[in-house]
Amino acid sequence: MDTRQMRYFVALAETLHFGRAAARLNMTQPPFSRQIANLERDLGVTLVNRTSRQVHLTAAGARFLEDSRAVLAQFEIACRDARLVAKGMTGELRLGFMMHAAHRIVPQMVSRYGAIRPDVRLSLSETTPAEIEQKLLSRDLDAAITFADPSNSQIDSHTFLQDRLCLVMPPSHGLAALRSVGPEDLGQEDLIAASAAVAPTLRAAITGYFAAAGIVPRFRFEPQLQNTILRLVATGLGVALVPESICDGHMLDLVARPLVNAPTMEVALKTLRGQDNPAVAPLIALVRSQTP
Amino acid sequence: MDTRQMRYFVALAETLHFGRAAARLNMTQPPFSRQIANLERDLGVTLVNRTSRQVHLTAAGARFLEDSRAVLAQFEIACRDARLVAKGMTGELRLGFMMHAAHRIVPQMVSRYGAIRPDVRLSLSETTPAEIEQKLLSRDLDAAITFADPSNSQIDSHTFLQDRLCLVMPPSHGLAALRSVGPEDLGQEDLIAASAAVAPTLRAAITGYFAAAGIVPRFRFEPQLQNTILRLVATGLGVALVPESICDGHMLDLVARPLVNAPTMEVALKTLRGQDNPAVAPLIALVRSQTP
DNA sequence: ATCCATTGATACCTCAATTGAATTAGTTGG
DNA sequence: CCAACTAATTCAATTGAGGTATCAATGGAT
Repeated sequence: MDTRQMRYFVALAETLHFGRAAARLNMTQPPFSRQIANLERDLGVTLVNRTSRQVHLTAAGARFLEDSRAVLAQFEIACRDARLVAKGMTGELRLGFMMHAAHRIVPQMVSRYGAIRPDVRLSLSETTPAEIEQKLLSRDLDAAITFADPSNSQIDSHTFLQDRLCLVMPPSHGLAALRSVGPEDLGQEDLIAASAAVAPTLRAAITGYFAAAGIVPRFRFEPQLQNTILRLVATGLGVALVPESICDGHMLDLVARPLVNAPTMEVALKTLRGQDNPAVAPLIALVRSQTP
Repeated sequence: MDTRQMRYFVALAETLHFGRAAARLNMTQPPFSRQIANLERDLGVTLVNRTSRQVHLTAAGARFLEDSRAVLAQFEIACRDARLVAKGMTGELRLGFMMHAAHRIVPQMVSRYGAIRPDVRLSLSETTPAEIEQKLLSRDLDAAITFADPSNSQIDSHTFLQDRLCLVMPPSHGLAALRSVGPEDLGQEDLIAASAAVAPTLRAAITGYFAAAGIVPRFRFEPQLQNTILRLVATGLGVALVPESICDGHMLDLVARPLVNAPTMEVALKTLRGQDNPAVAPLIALVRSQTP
């Protein structure tokens, strides 16, 4: 039993005439009659009552006609959607990103991507840099925004932003009076930063910055999420070195100051090499076009 | 392209292994591989990426899997429902009836039928006796309740009620004082009755009742619907001879009186001979069981 | 009542599509 | 480099879908 027999039956129900229904399907009447008979046999149900003069649907036939039309329509939709997804015109793109990107990078990217692929649903998932690689490899993500650290050779990386680190602190903090800050100003400060396990590249950049100046930094708290860091700083529990891109917009209870010889973090869009979601290509093209 | 290939594809997507998917379908791997290839060719879309080591779905494949499951489920539902309708356990029964039956007969019948066939939707349509026969013949109705007048030989009739005529009038009417009323009491009254075109049998019974007593009745208004007749009587525009079954319940502004030698109307359930809606049989059994 | 036209069913044939068995080709891991 | 595993390919056999010719039943016309 198959959709072909459903198509035959719909033709018969619409013409109520075996000969004309067969003609509409570009076939002759005998095999057409046999297919209808097979359908009825498989269902175990009489769908049409036929005399040699007239054909009419039984109650079961009328119901089956409605249902068949629905099934056939859904069948067509399934085929059409598969083609659209293959062309990347619809479907889903699972984009992961570290929290640093949530402030400015992701909103901007989502807005631009939505303009060129309005029918692709963007599934956004915040995650830590450490998790991103494994989720790309396990195909749980189609693409991800993270720091451009060297990664698995199976992963393509497209750097598109140089993000300088800056210092954030509460407005009342003594260092807020300075125009810019160097590592030597921070030797006595409580620092708040994500642990190396969560954001290895960022952590390495921070420790490297201090090490170059011969300063031993004092790390006080190690939250996982960037947002928590900002909240702790605002509460006066310490200061933090964060990428400039998150200092955008209204940070009412925080001030940022540039660092002398500020280390820069490269931000990249990463994808699994050989990934086959056609919705990804335009996203790569997008970041390529804005590469510094 | 057919549901068979969809079934194959779903098996492949669930096992991600050509050999095991084929085995699950009780077939060997080569023809199975070819069917998947055919499906992809017909769709023009790559659904799975295969290396000799692993198989995984493309984005289009993932979408097509979801859609295919939906299509196949709906397909099964269509088949199941056709079988259920054929057994009369579900579906629709289009029951027509004259307005006289709306007061007591139809509510009672609907309630009893609903108890034995809860999943059959009853489509109820009020109509005039004159229309009922043609709607049965044109298969616009599965069954109908009307007077048991002789009808087309294609129509089966099951009489199940003897409905005596009685007189209705406003409470203030002079005849309301009588225990029972004869034709001779009504010679000077304004009568309200449906025309012969609308309800021939009832009209014939009324005129016959007067003719037998040598009285020439005075028909004043001829509405189509029974309800209108009662409303006109209540307003004091005349009196009417109506079947007893409509005098049930609360007729606040009307009184009914028996007629001497009251004519009786036979009420019947009619169906088209050879009609094939299995939901009808239990309805016929129902009225059979309450035949006087 | 008889004949004829119409319509769906049946018998038989042909051919294409599907299947299965055997084999090949390409990867991966040791 | 070999062994294993897996999907693709080849080819013969079978299934089944469609076509032609024909039959049987029904309803209308004469």
